[in-house]
Amino acid sequence: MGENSQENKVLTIADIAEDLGVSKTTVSRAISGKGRIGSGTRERVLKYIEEHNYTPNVIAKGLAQSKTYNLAVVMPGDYELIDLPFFQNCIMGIQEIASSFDYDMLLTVCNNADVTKLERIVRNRKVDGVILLRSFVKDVQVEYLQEKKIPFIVVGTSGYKGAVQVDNDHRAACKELTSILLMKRMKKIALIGGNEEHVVTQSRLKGFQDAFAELERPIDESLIYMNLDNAVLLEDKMDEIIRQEVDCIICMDDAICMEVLYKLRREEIAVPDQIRVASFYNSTVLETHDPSITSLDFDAKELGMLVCRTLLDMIEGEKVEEKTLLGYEVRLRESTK
Amino acid sequence: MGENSQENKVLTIADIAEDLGVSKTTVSRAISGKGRIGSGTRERVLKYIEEHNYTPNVIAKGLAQSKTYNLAVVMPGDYELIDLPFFQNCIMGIQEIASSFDYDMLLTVCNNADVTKLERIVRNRKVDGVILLRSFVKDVQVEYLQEKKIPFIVVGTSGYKGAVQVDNDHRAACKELTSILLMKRMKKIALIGGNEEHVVTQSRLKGFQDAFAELERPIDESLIYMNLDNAVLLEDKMDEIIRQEVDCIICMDDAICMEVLYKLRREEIAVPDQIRVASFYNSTVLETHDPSITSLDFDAKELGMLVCRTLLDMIEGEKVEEKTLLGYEVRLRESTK
DNA sequence: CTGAAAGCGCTTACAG
DNA sequence: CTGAAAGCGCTTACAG
Repeated sequence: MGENSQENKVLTIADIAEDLGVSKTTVSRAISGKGRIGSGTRERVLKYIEEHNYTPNVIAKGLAQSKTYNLAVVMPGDYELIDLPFFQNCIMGIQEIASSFDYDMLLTVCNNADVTKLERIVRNRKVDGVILLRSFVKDVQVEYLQEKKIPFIVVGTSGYKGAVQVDNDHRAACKELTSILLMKRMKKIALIGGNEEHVVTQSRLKGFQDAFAELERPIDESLIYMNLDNAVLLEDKMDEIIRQEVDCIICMDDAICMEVLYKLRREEIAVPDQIRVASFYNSTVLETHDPSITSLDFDAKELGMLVCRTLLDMIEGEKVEEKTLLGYEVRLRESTK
Repeated sequence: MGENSQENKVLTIADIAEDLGVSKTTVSRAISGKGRIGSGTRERVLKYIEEHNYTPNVIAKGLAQSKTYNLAVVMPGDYELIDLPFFQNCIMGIQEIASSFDYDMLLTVCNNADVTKLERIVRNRKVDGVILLRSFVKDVQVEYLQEKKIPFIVVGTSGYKGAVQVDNDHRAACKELTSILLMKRMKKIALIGGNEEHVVTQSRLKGFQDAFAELERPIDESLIYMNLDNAVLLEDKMDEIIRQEVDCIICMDDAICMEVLYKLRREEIAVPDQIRVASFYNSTVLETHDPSITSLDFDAKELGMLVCRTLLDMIEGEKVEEKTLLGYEVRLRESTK
């Protein structure tokens, strides 16, 4: 409370050095642990810091080291509502790892066509690396980052040579689920897919095809419907699918699956009695649905954690795997009984 | 391609000054527009910058100005899935304004009880201000930020003196919706509320009470149920509510509303024929539900934009309104026919 | 083991 | 109107 009290002044390394009668260099070394320093001196500095509640200015540190201790996370702007939990969980995973390494997460929402926001962040040197939450067949964000030589990582699978990727093993998962359904004696299986420009759509399709190939069953191409990520288009095609009297409908994602279920209810077609339904993705929505829906289960938070850890390794200049695949689980539920 | 080519070197203000034969001061002034400078000189500098694609290092600029050009957005960790779109839209609004002022958004997910993540960001001086996406009756985040004197703003209503708040006018909106239902001759209206610790829950309750008071109708306290943000508890109470043969159920948020609808369907109670249902919040889920559900509509993106603009004003040291309320719309749909 | 000094890339009084 | 110089708060060769 004294008039000359400096209790509100923010401590700097220089203040500490002065108070302790050592150089700033020494203080810096005590904190970072780098460089030789007497253990007695180190203790003294550390004790002082502890008592006075000093925390380094990360911005200044970053400037001196040409680092920012920030990561950019690019979230797609055109997500489906139902995909939000995936992104959210992934982000929670990223954040958990990032903050444990004293990194922060700068979030930006971008459409694939639009690199301007990403560009701003990169040009302003606000981040040390970038995480792309969605991958495109033609991906201008990847192209931009490769050109700028910024460390980055793609959540999902990317066709770009050299792009580091971490993904759930959609192909294997979709293959396994399809195989199970085939072995349950379903013969006419329709596949309803979303946006073909998303790499994940391609992977899921391949998994589906793999299952048929392995069991040496012919695929009826006329039962494969793509680009039905729009409710109106889907509605039309559903009439066609229903007319074909399929055993089972596999939906490539939960948004599509919800639409399909909605349509079937309106048409008073019973699941699973008249038709079976499964989804190549999983959200709690499907789990609590009545009947509960067979689907694939991926751990988005774990994915986020791995992604972040890998990116930090890259920033440190370590070599990392170009592609890592994570496991999955098949959840068989009432809809395919 | 020449061996001495510096095409990959990142330009600094010093390079420009040297090339142009002026001082760094002059270059800085040309860029910032601050301080007197000859218009000819300014033009030359600006032209050079344009041609050579120079962008300032925001980190260095920040260090010199003691600014970061970052905002922290604190998202609650215990959100309901159904609330995600609100947060997401709000974040989109924040981002849109922030980036137009060359600010970036640092996202962190925190529970109310846990200030450590927020603390890390503040101690590391990573941001110039903070946006809290949820408000609590007892709010340790607000307490921390007030103590540290960091500019911050609360999305929602806060009881803390001096905390700047931007909110939808939940109270007026809930009052209006309740009034409409009362005037539609509903007599026994049950109210099902969520977590009482959330300030928004209190506001909604007040709006409900306001409507009764204005029409001089007595409130039946036994029809007000709070803290039913848990599906199991809700299930129990729903049996009780159904037994009381109410006309109408108002749900305080969409998560609760979905559970209520689910329960009514299982019990084969028809909406709106046997019972009417309305929600004090709105998501697309309710809109596409069959029957469509009467609810309140708020514009989360607009809210985010206003919040961000206000925070930036505060950071600039401008005086701002302590509390701003945004409009709403009542969406009357089939469920209250 | 320790320190003086230069540097990271900007800004901003102060003096011409 | 313009510039030399100090400063923002750190780090890091280099020299003792």
